[in-house]
Amino acid sequence: MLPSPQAAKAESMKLQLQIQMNEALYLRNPESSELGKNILKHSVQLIHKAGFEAFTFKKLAEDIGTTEAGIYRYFENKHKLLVYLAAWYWGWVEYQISYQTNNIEDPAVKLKRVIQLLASAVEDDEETSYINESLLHQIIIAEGSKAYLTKLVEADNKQQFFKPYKELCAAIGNIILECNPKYKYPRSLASTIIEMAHFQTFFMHYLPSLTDFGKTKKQSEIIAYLNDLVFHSLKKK
Amino acid sequence: MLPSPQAAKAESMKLQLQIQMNEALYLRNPESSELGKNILKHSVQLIHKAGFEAFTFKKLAEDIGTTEAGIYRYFENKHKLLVYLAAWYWGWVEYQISYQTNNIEDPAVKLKRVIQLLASAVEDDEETSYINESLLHQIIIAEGSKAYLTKLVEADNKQQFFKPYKELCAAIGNIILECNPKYKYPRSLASTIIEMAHFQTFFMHYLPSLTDFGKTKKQSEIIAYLNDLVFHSLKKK
DNA sequence: TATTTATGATAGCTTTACTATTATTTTAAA
DNA sequence: TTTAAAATAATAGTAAAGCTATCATAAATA
Repeated sequence: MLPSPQAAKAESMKLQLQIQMNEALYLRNPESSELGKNILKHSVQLIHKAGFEAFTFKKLAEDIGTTEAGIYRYFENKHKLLVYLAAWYWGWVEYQISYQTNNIEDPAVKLKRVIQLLASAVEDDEETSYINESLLHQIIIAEGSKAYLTKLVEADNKQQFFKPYKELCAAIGNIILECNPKYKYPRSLASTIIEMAHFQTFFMHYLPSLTDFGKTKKQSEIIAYLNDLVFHSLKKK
Repeated sequence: MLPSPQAAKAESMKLQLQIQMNEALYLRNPESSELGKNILKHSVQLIHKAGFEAFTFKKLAEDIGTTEAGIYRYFENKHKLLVYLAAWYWGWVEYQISYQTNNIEDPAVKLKRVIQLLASAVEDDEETSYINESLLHQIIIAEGSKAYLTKLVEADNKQQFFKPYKELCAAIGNIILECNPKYKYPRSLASTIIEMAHFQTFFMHYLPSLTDFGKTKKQSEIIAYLNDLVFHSLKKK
């Protein structure tokens, strides 16, 4: 049995991905009922559409066709819901990485794959789950840092809410060390890759003069930049 | 006459730094009155203490000893105030950089100075202004990205609210090009340095396992990491 | 069939985010 | 110095956000 992200079979032979979630993130497990799944599904859509600041449980309830109080039975507040979605995302990304780099021997090729995964627009896995991964990816780019950039970081961190992010970071850090065991900053480089894959994407779209990709607006350029950055650092003398 | 950040003499021979602010950021210029200056001063303190989410104009008014309506005469809402503070900060940083790298010939030394400035805890300039630069620096680390991570980015960007950030980024990009005129990603590397100087600091304090500095928690290590990252990228073959 | 459990419907309360009105004070022009 | 203009304080009020509580009903389970 694998820890955290694990794949399990669902009815009708569909491969259903199950991300193991921290129970302290919710009041009632949203994956355990239709309403819960609807909360996840519609919150992704609504946050994507309205932005996290304008997103409210009332609007979400209207979208779903339930009541505000109904949502509150699942999540304490919208911050917890965002942290839940972020944790789900990090878990999902780590699964994608371990899955997609499974057979790759060369750690440098592995790391390139990781960079590509992080900086690429995700296609929705359609049948995989009630969560639209493509929208979620975009949400995390624009709203993800708000999950930890609060006065609650320390408390949330004590409750392990950011464990999936840390595990992802550790996993990437290990690939980095495989590339160059003497490299001194594997974790920081990993978090830099992750954050910059997202921020450079955001900047390219909305504040292009903070990047060098404003003209073409191609994600392939962000990937090229990150590869350049990372492999110059890891090059052995 | 220099554009944007300029130094001007104040009464009693004190050197008073004047950051040129975008007029669309405020309703009434906060630098033009005592109340306005108090709004800036106390908002920095209150955001630092309570965090941006819990920060309200009502609490700010109580702190200052004025009324909520009084604050609204200066700023449309707390988002605009945050953008104002961020713009002030970027302007101030650009001034610091141009001032502190003024006599340096070697662009590599210049760039090192820039990295040091961005990743260092700022000491408050005390007499310089009603804004506590040290607190503001900490605010920007924790809240700064919220200035642009909103559904308003495009509108705000059209109104040039992020010009100081862009100018800073361009200035650092130019130093990068002085180091290596063939480097392909000067802007993106500049925004990476800026963001990572802040994020790695935040992570080191609150989510240390996302970094390699958790044990010592020394900013000098962040500086060393960023130097390593940047100069490996800029090294000429 | 009885009973637990989840949901829906409704109400209500506090805080946030904001606007408007009038009185009063300060500043600056005549 | 008077007078008018501008800024501030005091107060009130509204709509929405953020949350809790209650009770009836429907669905799942024992």
